[in-house]
Amino acid sequence: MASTIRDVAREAGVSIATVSRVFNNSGLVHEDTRRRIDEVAKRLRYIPNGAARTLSTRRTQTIGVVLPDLYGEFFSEVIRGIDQEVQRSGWHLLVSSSHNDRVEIEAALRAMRGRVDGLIVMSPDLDAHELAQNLPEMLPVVLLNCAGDGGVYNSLNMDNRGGAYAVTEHLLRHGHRRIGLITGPMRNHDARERLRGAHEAFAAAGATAAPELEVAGDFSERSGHRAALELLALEPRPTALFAANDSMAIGALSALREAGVRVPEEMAVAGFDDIPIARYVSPPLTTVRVSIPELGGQAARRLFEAIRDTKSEQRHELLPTELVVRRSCGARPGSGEAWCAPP
Amino acid sequence: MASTIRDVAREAGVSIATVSRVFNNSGLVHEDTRRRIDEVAKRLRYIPNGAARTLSTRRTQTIGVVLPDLYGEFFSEVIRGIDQEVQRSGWHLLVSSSHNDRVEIEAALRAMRGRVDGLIVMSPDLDAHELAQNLPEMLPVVLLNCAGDGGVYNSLNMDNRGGAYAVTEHLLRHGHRRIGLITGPMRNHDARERLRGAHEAFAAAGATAAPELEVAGDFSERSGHRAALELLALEPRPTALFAANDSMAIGALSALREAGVRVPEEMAVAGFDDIPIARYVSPPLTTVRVSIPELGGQAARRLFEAIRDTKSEQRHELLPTELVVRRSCGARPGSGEAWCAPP
DNA sequence: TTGTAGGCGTTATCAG
DNA sequence: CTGATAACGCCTACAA
Repeated sequence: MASTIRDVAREAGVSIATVSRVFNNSGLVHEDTRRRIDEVAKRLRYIPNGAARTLSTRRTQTIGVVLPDLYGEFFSEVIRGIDQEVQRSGWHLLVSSSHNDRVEIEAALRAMRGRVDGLIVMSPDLDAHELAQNLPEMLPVVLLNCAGDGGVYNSLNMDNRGGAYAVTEHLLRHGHRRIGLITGPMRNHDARERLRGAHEAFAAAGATAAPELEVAGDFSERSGHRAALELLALEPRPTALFAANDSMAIGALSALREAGVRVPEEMAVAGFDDIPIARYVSPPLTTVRVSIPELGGQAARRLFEAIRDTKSEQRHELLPTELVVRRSCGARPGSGEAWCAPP
Repeated sequence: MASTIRDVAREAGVSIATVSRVFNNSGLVHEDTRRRIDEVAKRLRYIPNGAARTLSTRRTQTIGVVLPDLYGEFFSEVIRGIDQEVQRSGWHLLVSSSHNDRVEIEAALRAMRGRVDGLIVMSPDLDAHELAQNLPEMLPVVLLNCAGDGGVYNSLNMDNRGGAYAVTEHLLRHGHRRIGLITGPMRNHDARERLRGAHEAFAAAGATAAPELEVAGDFSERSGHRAALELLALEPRPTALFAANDSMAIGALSALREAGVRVPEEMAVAGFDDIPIARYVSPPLTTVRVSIPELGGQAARRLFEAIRDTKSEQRHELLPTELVVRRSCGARPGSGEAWCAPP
């Protein structure tokens, strides 16, 4: 049996109220008494019971994270960023992931009720408003990379449009006119925004998007592979490929290699995310960098603010991205406006 | 304010005890009363308060996971496996990750106290016994991929030795005698075991390990790149490279490409883990597959058993691995004894 | 089949 | 500075 506040009080010859004060640095306690209590507590290995504390204070010191079924390293890195902030504050992290549809997300949300002081929700396939009814009332929430601008909730998105715009503009500037787009699944918000960014770059350059040059993938290597073959069969063939994430770009690279198409001489290729492997494939991949841990960290910090100050205004923030030019797009890395990855 | 059991009781014209019975399917309740209570509860959106429940039952319905700072997708996939099992049982997952040393792990362990009914701990750099004193007493624990056999705790490891043995034997059988080993960090248990498996294969083939053919990496692409260059400079040069994980193998591939060394003609290459990209690099990577989600899932199932039956014997289990032959090692995929990945 | 009442371990409010 | 004591919301004998 773990010892309770009562054991400590008895052993130290004080009331439980005083022990409580010591453990919460609340109220004044005589230095001697404090020392005595500290000592007894250590000897008895006393640790306050979290449940009792929660029951009495209505605070859990825990934040909840609800995530969809994420592909690749995204999940790890988001959690890494969140966890770091959370630990720094001595809080805890309740995680629920791998939700594939709205029903599951809603169930997860319900399950979090009463167990967390705030929520980070990520559901790139769902509109924020659809979640509204199911979010526990009065609970601070940060929407991470959700569709919409977050509406009445705090929201944080990475700048998908800006990043896609930058890559596309880069390709256009280097003379490419027929650019094949390997898109993500259209129900996914990131995928839609990245496509939109590309379209805007086309428009700004006076070019127009050709529907036959857009092939949908699902963010997996395999789908990138397949899409590249499809685009390769077109007549005339595109001279550049922009995949909505690096995994698909890498799948495309492997397809091009098998087809004997040289990159970047015969076909420029670019991706999105700058996953670690991107610089180690052949040729190294031009892409858009976004710091996922930072995305998580910023979400956590925002949530803490919202918890601390419940009346604070909702905020909608955008995490900037960065074009990373490597060899796969044919431009000389380091040339022009683009940022160049260290070797 | 969320409604309490008392609100439901009043509204339904019964005592709180009866409402409690309904929500715990315990004791007999008249069908009519049950229906009435269910209905009222739904209308009031009543959800039992977890803290109160925990306080009175001493059960949290939560399992804790303590993980080190994991590289790449490993973390995601382990959690995916655990989370799936946990959700299936309607339990919760308290996560604490990114711990770099013993002090941090111990702090995390302490913080879990009283908040979880069981613990999955992963710390490939630490010996199980070192953790012993810091584990909350009497709490069911499963050690995941920890050094040692787990000792007095349940343990689950992937068959690192067996996998490494299989790759190495495969290379030896195809005529390679000078095999360069790119090892993981030696403080890491997986890394040590994989090296040991390779050594055992050497021994079984009557070959001996040459120290100059072993270069230490840290599981990152970059370190694999560097190690490959180092091995390439040897005279005579090795004819094959076995990296202790795929990331390093991919780094090595990029180094070989830059050096103009053809794979597999001039140098066979193999990795370990079978990460998704492994089959999309050039040439596709021969490696060892291990299902990480399954590793997590099995750990969770074992933990649930241990929680259900506190007196159950501690068990030490091994998750099998599987050799995946692709082009990078020069053997014809599908030939011989090896398992061949579908296209 | 249902109700009563004590207890789970803390915090917080009031008196002293 | 310190001590009683009433919540907090729920579970569970024990009674009825």
